[in-house]
Amino acid sequence: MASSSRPDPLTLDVIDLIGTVVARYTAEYDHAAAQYALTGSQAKVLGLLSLEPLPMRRIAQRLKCEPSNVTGIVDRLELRGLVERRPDPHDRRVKVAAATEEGVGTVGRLRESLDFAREPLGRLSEEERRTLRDLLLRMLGEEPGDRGPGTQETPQTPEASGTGTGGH
Amino acid sequence: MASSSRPDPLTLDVIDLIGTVVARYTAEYDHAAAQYALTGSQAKVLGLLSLEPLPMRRIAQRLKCEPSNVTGIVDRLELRGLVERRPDPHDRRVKVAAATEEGVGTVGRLRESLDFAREPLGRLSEEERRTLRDLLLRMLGEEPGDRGPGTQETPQTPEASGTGTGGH
DNA sequence: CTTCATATTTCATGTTGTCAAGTATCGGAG
DNA sequence: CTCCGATACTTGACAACATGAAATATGAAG
Repeated sequence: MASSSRPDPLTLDVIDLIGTVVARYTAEYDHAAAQYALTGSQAKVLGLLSLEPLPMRRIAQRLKCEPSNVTGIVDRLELRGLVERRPDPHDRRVKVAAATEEGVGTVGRLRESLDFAREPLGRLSEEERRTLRDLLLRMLGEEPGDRGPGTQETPQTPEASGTGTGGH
Repeated sequence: MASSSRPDPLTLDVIDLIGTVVARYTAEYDHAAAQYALTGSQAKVLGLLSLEPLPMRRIAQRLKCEPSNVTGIVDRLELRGLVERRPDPHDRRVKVAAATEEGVGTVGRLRESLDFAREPLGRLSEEERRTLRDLLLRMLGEEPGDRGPGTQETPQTPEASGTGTGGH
């Protein structure tokens, strides 16, 4: 809200570029998912569940959406045998969604066809990638420099950990 | 297909980070749009039209979606007086969508409340931002080339030109 | 047991997306 | 000029996604 002090041209350039990266990444992600007849949301959920089973409400938190929405997405994945609902032994209100073997396989294949890795990043040298990584880390607020974990905000649930397919 | 040769850990790190950036950027964008009762798609279209009027089919191309989809989005924007349809004098089949004065104002206010600029990029020094810009440029395939004296602002297909609000 | 909180689902509704028709217009071939 | 195939847009049917309110079942605390 406060100072709308418009940023310098350099910053605008970078924002613009990030916008392009976002568009490109999303398009590739959706395209890869579509090859397996999955929507972006379905692929995202399946990717999460391929790492570990999760209660419905946790999925909603990760997706930043209402739990009632997750019901339908998991319904469709379950209908296709990619995911199953299990009861939680400790709390009978909870239903834990877990990727089936086939679901895990699908995620694996999907991840391989996601070549955002090879194409755009292949143009950078190892050192450049390292530099890029560090800049992105700093931008996101994780100090790689000092002792890491501290860094104020973003208490960060392992949000950014879904190696690959997860972050969408 | 083809060599699934899994990328090195460093590349995976970078992909992961980009995924996080994408998630964060999108979330901020949608949140900012929601403050003006706009959806992401509506904000994107309005952002495009605030730069220049466009025929419906051009909008569809920018959004990478079917033209029939654009009809509805523009309908809703028009209903709220943010956009208007004009005939094209050269081709009576074409309808040109243009942002109204109010639409342009809304985009301006929206852009100011989009603080992806200040918050994350504010953590980087000017030199770091320049480095980041060049790395992103190379990653996206536009060679900043040697001779680029200062900056060569984003030659690029006008794709990534919607300064700020546009690229989503 | 009663009451309040939590986890999930269902329902109503709205936006986005696709695809298949349908209408209007353009442009060129005859 | 008319006919014909493209092109631009809209409409309609339908699926996915998203929200919010209400219903159900369970948990937890008094």
